[in-house]
Amino acid sequence: MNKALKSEHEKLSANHQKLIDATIESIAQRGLGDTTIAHVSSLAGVSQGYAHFRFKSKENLLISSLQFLSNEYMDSWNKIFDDKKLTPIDQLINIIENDFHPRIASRKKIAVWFSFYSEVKFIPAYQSICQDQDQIYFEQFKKVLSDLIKDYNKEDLNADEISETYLALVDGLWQKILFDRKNYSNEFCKKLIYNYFKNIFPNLSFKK
Amino acid sequence: MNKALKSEHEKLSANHQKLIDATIESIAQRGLGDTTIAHVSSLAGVSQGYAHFRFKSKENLLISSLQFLSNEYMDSWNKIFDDKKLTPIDQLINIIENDFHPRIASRKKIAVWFSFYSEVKFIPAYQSICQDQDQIYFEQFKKVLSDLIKDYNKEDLNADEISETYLALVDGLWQKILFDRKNYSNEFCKKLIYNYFKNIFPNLSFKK
Amino acid sequence: MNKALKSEHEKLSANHQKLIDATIESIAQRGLGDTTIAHVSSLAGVSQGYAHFRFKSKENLLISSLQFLSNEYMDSWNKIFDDKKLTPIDQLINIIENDFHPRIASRKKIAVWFSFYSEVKFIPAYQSICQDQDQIYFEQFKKVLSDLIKDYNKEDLNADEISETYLALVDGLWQKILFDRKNYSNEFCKKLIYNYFKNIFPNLSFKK
Amino acid sequence: MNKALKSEHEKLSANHQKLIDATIESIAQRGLGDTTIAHVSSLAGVSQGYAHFRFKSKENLLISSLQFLSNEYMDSWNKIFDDKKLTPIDQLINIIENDFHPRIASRKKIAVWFSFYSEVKFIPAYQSICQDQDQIYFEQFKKVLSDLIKDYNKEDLNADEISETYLALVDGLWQKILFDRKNYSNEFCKKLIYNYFKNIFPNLSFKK
DNA sequence: AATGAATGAGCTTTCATTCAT
DNA sequence: TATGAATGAAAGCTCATTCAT
Repeated sequence: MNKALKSEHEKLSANHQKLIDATIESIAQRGLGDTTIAHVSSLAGVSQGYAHFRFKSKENLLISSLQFLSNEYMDSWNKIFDDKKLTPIDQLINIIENDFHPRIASRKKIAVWFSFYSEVKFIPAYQSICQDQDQIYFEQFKKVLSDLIKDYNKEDLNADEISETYLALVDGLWQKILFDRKNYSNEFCKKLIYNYFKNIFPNLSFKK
Repeated sequence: MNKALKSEHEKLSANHQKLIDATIESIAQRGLGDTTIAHVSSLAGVSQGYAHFRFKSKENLLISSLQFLSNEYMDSWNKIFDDKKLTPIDQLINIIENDFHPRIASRKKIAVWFSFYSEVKFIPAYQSICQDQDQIYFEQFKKVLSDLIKDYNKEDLNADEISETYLALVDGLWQKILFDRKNYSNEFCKKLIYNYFKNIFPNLSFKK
Repeated sequence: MNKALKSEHEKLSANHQKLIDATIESIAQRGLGDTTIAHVSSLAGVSQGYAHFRFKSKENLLISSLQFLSNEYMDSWNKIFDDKKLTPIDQLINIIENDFHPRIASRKKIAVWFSFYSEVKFIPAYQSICQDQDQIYFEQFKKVLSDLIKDYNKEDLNADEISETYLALVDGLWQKILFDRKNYSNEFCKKLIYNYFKNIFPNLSFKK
Repeated sequence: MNKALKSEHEKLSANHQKLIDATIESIAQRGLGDTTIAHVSSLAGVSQGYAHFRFKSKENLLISSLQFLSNEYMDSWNKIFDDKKLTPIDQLINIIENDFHPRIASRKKIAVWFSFYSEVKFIPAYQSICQDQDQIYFEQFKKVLSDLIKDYNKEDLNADEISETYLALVDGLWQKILFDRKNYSNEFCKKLIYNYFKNIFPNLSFKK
């Protein structure tokens, strides 16, 4: 790829990304119901026609925004397992830290996730984008937990159920962050999660 | 009130409730964004003009529907505390049973709750219905938990944090029910919740 | 139907018909390409939204206009055969007179017919509306012609082929009327048609 | 013109013709209304920008395409009169054979002609291409017919009216081909035309 | 009390056209 | 010569709302 082509491509990607960022921004600012192509385009600094030209339809722009968040999350998740030498306990800590990292669990981004949860018509789109990934996260989380259970001789614990509980808890806490109730800082969420695991593994230290 | 007037009033109320039921049905079927007065009226079997005449505006119909759901939940919640002789442990059990009772935690109603949740930040009326109530539930739940902690001499437990965790967990599990992932029957959800509390109160029996 | 309801219905039909008339008018005035809902609504004196409310889509409004013309033609055609005592020659004359009657073969209405001929996407719609009718016209015309052939002992003539020729000729002449070339008055068209039949039935008098 | 320039010019012409062919293809496939520069360019295998660069405007591309069809027909027509020794009867036969030759009277090209026909009234450029040519064909056809009438001593026949009838009949039959009604093969059309002339000139042989 | 025809503001979408490269 | 990203005007369409009945 020569320089001119590369710069061309970067410009292309830039506007594509600008529109996705603007969509996320708009959903967070005014909700899905009042998010219009006109507003998104204006936020992105491109013409309304261009947004359509680029994404074919409003629905596709929304779905692309979900896809972006999904990819972003997947990347951050995979990074955790890049380091093969991590102990199960450190893996667990890294997962929790990642799930409530401001880049992942910002109100802006959570707003988009919940927009997809809130409109039944998006459920098929959500499933086609996230279902397989969600299954992978579940399996990998269960693996971490199983290792931890083995390491600490707590074989009476059910890795499956604890994993389900953790994943549900993350979603529930994200929702509290979105609603912006008192105390629901990301730090507070992590504290609740750590407390949950401290109860399960009383002898474990979750010091980072 | 004479008989004629009463029957008149009942008819009035009947149409009122028909429209609210139809609104909930519509939101569950097609989402908030695609819920139109035309569709709701048609589901309710009344004219579009009448829906307006009765609720003044679409927003007011939506608010009334949310209020209805909120009242329904509140009624079921309050019933738990009607019996003054219940022990804290039975109160906790009743809360959990109620939160995952099919009448409360049906996919239809969960879909509607999530629809409103996602707009809560932008519509003050939703905020006062959802969040103010949430605060009340939080306080009452914390009271139950505090009693439990005291009864079982577990004063090192933090009622505040456990309450937050419980409420987050309920929302997280409701979402799993909505998205219909494997295993997420209401019974399975309750099992996860009970496991959570068994870990916190190891000596406690959660037999109903 | 009481008076109020009837007047209501007439008003309804009136606007429906106004829009169809306006569509025909617009196609004749500016062609299919420049016929917009905005212009049609304005011609009809109703709002743009109403045109959509009434006809669901632009395409459906266009198709409804074709349907109207098709019905109108069918009615005029059927009237010819109401009188059971007509001789074949009078039936033939009546068919020709009808096909070039100003109410049927006006440039305004021909413009609509040709709009449907001109857009391949309308061919399915045309066929579903007109195909069966066209077959009926063909059969009935052939019957008239067969009677005529029998009456005048011209059994060597092929009723089938003459009927096809007649129907093609009508369409071809309608097109000439539409293009408004010199001499193509409806009277001139009829003269050409009569000449065609005089050649086939030299001893026949086509005096009305 | 040197070799390089010539090849350059051929490439230029090639793209020019590709776009015209694609335009005709597109109109036949989806109609004039749904023919877009984007689709035409894509069919032609060139960029959208290039189509504009080459034809300045969409209207000009359409006009050029109509002009191409018109020239093609004119060329085929003129070839008939190249041979100065043809008898009038052979000229007539050649005209008929040409008008229903598959290269001229294919459904694809008929569809395109009808698309332009329907807009002829509104676009002066179409008018000058279609209607002015039509006048020439009419005059030349009348000349052939007049010669035929003279040769066969049928001076009571009206060359003018027969010519008009023939031209109308061709258009009417083309339309039947377009709509693909039963029996309307090009051969069947020719048979109907020949029958028409056999009736007018009973002693004539139309053997090719 | 209840209807439903009619409105119009505002949305999504389309597409010929432009222009920097 | 040829590209394709980007524009913006104008189209089709939706829908809460109004209002005469």
